[in-house]
Amino acid sequence: MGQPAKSGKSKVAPRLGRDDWLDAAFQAVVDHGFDGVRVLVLADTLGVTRGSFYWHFKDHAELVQALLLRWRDRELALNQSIQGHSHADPVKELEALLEAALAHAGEDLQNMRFELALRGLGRRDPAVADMLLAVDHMRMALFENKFKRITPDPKAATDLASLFYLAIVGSYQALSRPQTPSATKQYLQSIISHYLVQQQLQTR
Amino acid sequence: MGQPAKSGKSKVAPRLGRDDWLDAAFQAVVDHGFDGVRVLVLADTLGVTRGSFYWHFKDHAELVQALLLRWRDRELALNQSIQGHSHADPVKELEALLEAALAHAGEDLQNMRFELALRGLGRRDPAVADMLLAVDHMRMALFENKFKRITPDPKAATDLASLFYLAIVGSYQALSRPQTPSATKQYLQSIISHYLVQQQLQTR
DNA sequence: ATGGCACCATACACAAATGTATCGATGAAA
DNA sequence: TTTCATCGATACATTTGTGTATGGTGCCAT
Repeated sequence: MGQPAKSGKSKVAPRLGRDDWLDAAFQAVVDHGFDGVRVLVLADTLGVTRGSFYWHFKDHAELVQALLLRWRDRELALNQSIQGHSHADPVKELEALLEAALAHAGEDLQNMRFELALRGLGRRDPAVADMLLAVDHMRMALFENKFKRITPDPKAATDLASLFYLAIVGSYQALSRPQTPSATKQYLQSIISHYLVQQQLQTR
Repeated sequence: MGQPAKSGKSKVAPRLGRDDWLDAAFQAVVDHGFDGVRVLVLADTLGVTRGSFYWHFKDHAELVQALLLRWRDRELALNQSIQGHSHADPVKELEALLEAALAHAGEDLQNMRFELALRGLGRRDPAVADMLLAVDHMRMALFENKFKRITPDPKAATDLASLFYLAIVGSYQALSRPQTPSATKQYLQSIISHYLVQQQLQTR
């Protein structure tokens, strides 16, 4: 952690650090999946040769490992910060959560594409699968907490949380072209409204 | 299926056909994704050399293309056959559709894993993306038709169909370990019941 | 039996990717 | 200025994969 100064984007000083390689690897995953993370290609896009890479990393495997850990840590931090935001209106909270979950994939599609590639990797690598499982449970607990505050039925809250979270994950995948994240958000909110109206009718 | 399994090490003349290579390629996709479809490896598992492959196929690309078309055709046929099943009770129909959609992934996980790998490919290949888009719309129309028969609100039907279909696709991805397809089916049905009860309360 | 065809093996050329070893350049501290 | 750790280039060895050209073998009909 002692890299003193890595100058920005000046052409005269390409002098790279470990994070530069990780960023390039991230972009490669976004564009071509984990199988597209080639040391040669990364070196080319960074404007150096592989001699640099094998100074910063022992292995190709070490690069991937570091990339995975960085993703997990950031995801954990994001979750922590979201748990902090707690307002009065539980419905507003839920909508804000939806907003965040879809914007996370909406504005820059990078994160969305990375996560999908990651899930692809998780299907072959049990360690990655475990990591994803933990993150999934963490995020779903967030949904469940919100739903528990807008419905008295605890089982309904769990089911709805599962349904919504899986639908969001599914929306990353299917119907990619016309089904923009904002459109997805609209009908998820529509479902909530619908549900809430009926909820009121029932408890009346 | 077509040719019976000559798996393993049957010493008798293997004598392969085009479908045998396609089956092996399918399995390779299931196990290692589309990037894992290597002619050398397939030849090895089939007990022959690549000389065989380049007799049946012009190219590595032709193999993949044929695999894609076979999947699409089977998917179309499956859809046709499901549209035939039309009983009296619309709720039973919907539950049967859920059953089919999840069993398609449940009993043999093969199809599920293949489809996920296919969606991974679709993110890099526009032609594959188009194919998936068509299949998605086809399947979602099925859901929409069912929902239109159990609710008077057409917009709610569309939204619910989207939600359910995306949740199913999402369930292919996330929570893979404890979240078995049957568990997913259970809470999807639970949501339907919940919804129907409230529907009755509302229209009363 | 004997062509001929369908199917497969063998051998070769080539390309892409990893990893290792070694040397060169560069900047900052002594 | 000299020294030295840091960072990168170059060259080499090895593996894995594609594609092509050509030869070999069993089976079926004439």
